[in-house]
Amino acid sequence: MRYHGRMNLRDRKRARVRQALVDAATELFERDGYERTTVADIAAAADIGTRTFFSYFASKEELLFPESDHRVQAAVDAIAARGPDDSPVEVLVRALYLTGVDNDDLTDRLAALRLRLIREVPAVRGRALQIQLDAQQQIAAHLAEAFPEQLDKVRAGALVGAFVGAVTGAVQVVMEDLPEHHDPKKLRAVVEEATSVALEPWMAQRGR
Amino acid sequence: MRYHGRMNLRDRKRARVRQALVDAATELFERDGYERTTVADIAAAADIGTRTFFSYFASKEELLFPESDHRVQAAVDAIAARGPDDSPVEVLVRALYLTGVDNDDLTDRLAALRLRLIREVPAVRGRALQIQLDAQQQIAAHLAEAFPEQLDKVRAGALVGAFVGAVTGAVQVVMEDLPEHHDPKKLRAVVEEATSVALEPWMAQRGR
DNA sequence: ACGATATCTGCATTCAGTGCAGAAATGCAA
DNA sequence: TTGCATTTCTGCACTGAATGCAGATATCGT
Repeated sequence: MRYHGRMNLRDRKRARVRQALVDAATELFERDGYERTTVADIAAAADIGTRTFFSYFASKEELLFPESDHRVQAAVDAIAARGPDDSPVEVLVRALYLTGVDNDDLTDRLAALRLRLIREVPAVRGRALQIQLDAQQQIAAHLAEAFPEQLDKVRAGALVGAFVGAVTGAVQVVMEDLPEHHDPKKLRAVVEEATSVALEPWMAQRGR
Repeated sequence: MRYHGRMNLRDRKRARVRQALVDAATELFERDGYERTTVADIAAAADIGTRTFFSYFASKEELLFPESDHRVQAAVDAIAARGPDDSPVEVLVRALYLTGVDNDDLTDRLAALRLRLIREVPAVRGRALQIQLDAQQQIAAHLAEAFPEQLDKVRAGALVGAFVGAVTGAVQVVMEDLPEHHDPKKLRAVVEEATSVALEPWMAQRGR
């Protein structure tokens, strides 16, 4: 899962410290809560200077989204790997399903924590939404490029926005009257159910 | 446009100060930029203590969204005022078109400033997205309530999310291309295109 | 081993935001 | 109007995120 393979000592060290920061933060956020954990605490737990923290992550929130580029890249790859007869909608569905949109691998600890903090901490939610919008834009750009005759840039933006918006809107609803359920299996099932409901109107059209 | 009509002296004064804060901030943000304007500057310009600022607005960003409740309320009212034969989609379109979604009255100064800062300042964008998501949830809840047989809560969330997401996504695209050119006609056309992209799949379901 | 270069770290600083307690203003009743 | 209760304002002290800077440290390539 991690690629410390062939790099500089420098880069390997850096990756190790980075991971240590994420781990430490996960631990501390779970134990003491997001707000009551300071950047200084996290840095100390990973045994680096407080100042140095900010050369790894631009802000405290960033710590919760360590591989956001990675996911976008996966979606972009999925678009690039389209078949000759695929419609934009089909490709988009596949790209977003594979990469999870915002229904993550709910199995791992950080993802679960992140999901909880997105609900509870405004600053985290704000950052998550920014990242989402950013990802949308990139995906839309690639989709438009992949289907030049069928989509201009504006329509691509609208289409991707509609998809992601629908899923987000539906998931939001099922999440809010779901208590503190930390059962990841159940959560995942609920999210997937909401996703398929959200995308249902498009699925009917597959033939067009 | 403003209701300083019949109130306590206390409340009138409070409203006046609040407005003074918004005005002062608008002025200062335009002149010096958002980041380089401190809360202390704004408070001083409105002639109140720095500490007091935070009893009017919970944060510096909040200053840029003074009537966000108002807009949601308008949408909710529009839903309540539905006709007997309206479909959910029709009502939603009317509710959001009337109230502007996020294609504001580009006429007034604060709205224009806000739009610019949403693009330029991450913190502001984050807050804007939060407010938007919040509004979506409320509208979806009311829509589901207004059409109990045709929409469950999850589907309502998806529908509203698709609509708002599409418009946001499309507008985003045109905004990044044309730097400052806020041609209202063009924008209107984009919004309509996004609307049709987002809602077309839902139209088939009208009968259901 | 050595110099060039990148990274780390402490220090000082700015600024947003909060809690508190006393001062000031307002509302209300007589 | 006066007096009293309640709300609001304000300064003060404090926390914590984030940034700039400059000197110490570590790594790289040779």
